[in-house]
Amino acid sequence: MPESFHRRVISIIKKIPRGKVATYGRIAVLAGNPRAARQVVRALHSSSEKEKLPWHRVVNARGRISLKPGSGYELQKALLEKEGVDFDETDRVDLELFLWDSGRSDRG
DNA sequence: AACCTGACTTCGG
DNA sequence: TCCGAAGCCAGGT
Repeated sequence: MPESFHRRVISIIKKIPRGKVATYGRIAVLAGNPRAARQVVRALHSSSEKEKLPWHRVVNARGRISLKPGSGYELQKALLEKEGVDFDETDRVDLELFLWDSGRSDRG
């Protein structure tokens, strides 16, 4: 039997390389449920701290941080910038540049 | 079980 | 691009 969706999400997020980001929807797809973007959020709340997940590398489909200012927004942005992820003048990330291309090797 | 909520996504204007 | 509405699934009350 396959692992639970939740476990899949945890495993996938832990694989996001430094300096890259992934979207909730992307993670949901990789975990096997394209409609479960919201469940990805639950997984984060459930294990972001205990599993030491790179939660800050997860942004929404528009390449923006979904957290609210004062509620983790600035923290996430700061963590990403420290990894080399650049933000737009409107605090957006260029997904064509920083979206985690799962399946692609670092060589090439 | 019903209702509400959530770090979402897609569609139409 | 921004806004509002609908769709989606699961957990807490």
